[in-house]
Formats: sequence, structure tokens, C-alpha cells
Amino acid sequence: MAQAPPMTIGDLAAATNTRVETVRWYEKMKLLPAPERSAGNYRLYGPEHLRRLSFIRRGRDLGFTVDQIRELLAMADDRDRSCAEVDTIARAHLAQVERKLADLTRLAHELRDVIGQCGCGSVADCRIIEALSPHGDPS
Amino acid sequence: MAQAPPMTIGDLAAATNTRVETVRWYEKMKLLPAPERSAGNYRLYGPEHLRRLSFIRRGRDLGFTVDQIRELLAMADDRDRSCAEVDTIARAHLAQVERKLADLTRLAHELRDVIGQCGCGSVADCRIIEALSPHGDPS
DNA sequence: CCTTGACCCTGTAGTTGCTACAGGGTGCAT
DNA sequence: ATGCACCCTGTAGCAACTACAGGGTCAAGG
Repeated sequence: MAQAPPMTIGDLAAATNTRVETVRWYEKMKLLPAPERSAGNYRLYGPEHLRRLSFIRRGRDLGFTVDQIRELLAMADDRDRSCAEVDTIARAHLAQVERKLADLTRLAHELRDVIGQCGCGSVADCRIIEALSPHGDPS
Repeated sequence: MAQAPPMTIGDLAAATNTRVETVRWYEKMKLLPAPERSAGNYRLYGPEHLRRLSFIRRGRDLGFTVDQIRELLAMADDRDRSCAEVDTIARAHLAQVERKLADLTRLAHELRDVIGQCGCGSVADCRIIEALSPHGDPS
């Protein structure tokens, strides 16, 4: 069984659908440990880095902040710790997502209302502009 | 009929539920025209500023970007122009909101799934951590 | 052997929409 | 005259990247 050869930063980025600059940024932010370097000073990554970066990316896709991911990683690294903290973070995050969802739903309704009323005449009687303007401009 | 006396930046901010710094920032970003100044170099605002800032704030509440609001303002200022462009911006924005809404809905589902599976034992078999990790780690 | 081109390196500045000072000046009431 | 609340400018910070600039490295083709 041959070991997989180390990956360059470009390989790692491609494998995780990440930009090279972002990988370097995660390293600076200490989400990803600094890897070994080649003779020519290139970063060389192994499968452990791939796993960790995949974790980070998935967390980001799920909308966790970098700080939350840092906490999740610390917990995942400490496998004897209770899972309750992980659950707490996830639940707090879900609550936040649900709040945002409610906001956006309301917003979409308002926008649909506003757009529905527009007869597309001249701006002078555009309902969209009117809806944005302070109520009823009496002059 | 007495004219309303000019408002200070604090008054204007209070009347529109905005922070003073934000008002100054809108001025620098050229959303709000620079007002006259008092002898002591205080900004003095009139009802036109109040109207314009209300418009901006309402647009921001509806999730328009500052750039979009700048365009909407330019159109609103030019009252003979066709309303079709306004409609275009609003529709594009709605489409974007709906995309974000779909993403967040999917995300909330995933988070609920992940949280539901957590029996809260030790991290070693935490389903949340597992769900974030790359599929199935065969070793 | 040399060049070309794709990749890599560091470091810094830009993005969005504000927010938070620091270090001062103004205006009004006591 | 002395507080105190408010105003001024200017700069730096937040999140999470993204986009250079100005260089170095490496493998392949001629």
C-alpha cells in the first residue's frame, strides 16, 4: 500500500472547492495547522489536512462562523469530552438561522407586494418608490 | 405657518432610528447630501433630508444594498423617467432574496436533522461532529 | 540549456455596511 | 465658570474572505 503523495495547496483547494487564498487565510486564522514545506518552500498537505479542511468548509456551508468552527474543532479533537456543548452550539445556530429565515420571509412578502403594485408608468407614480418613501408626503 | 427649525444630526438620527455615525457615513458615501452648517460647524438638516434618510433606511430594511439604493434614489429624483428600471432592480432583488430563502430553508433542515440525531454521549460518537466530517472516514 | 507557463510564496489593501473610539470643540443650564 | 450632553474629524476595527503586486519554483518542450 503506497502512501498518498503530499498535495500542494492548489490540489487541496481543488479537492475542497476552496480558493488557494482562503486556505492560506484559514492557516493564518489557526483553523488549519501550518503544514510542512517542500525544499522550494511549498506547503505540503496530507490526508489529515484534507479531512480538517473538509470539516471547516462543511461547517461554513452550514453557516457556522469561523469562531464556532474553531470551537467545534477543539471539541472534535478532544474525543472524550461531552457532546452536550456541540449540541448547544448547533442549537443556538439553528435558532439564529430560523430567525433569519423569518425575517427573509417577511421581506419577500413585502417585496412581492411592492412589485405587484407597479404599473410601470413613470417614476412620478411608481408604487415601488412610493413604498420606500415616508408615508404619504402631504404637500 | 412657521417653518420647522433645522434639526441637528442627533435629532435626525433619532427620527429615523439611525446612529449618528451612520448618518455621517451615508453623507460620505454620497447617499445623503451634505447639509448646511451652523456657526459652530454643526450639520443642520431640513425635512428634505429627513425624507431622503427615511427612504434610505426603509430600503436597507428591505435588504437593498447601498448601491441599489443609490440607483433607486437617482431614479426617484428624475420623476419623468420610466418606472421600468425601478421594477427591474426590485425584481432582481426579490430573486436574490428568494434564493437566499431557499438556501436557508435547506440549511435549517440539515441542522435539524443533525441535532435530532445527537444522543449527547461523548464526542467520540457525536452525530453532529460526524455530520460535519467528510463521509465515513475508513481506517 | 533555456525558456515558457503554470503554479507557489509573502505581504498588503480592498470589499460591505457600518461601529467604536480618540481627541478635540460647542451650547446650554446651573 | 463649570458641568454635561452633544457635535466635529479622522482613523481603525469587524467578518470572511478576495485581489493584487512583486517575486520564486518546477516540469515540459524545443
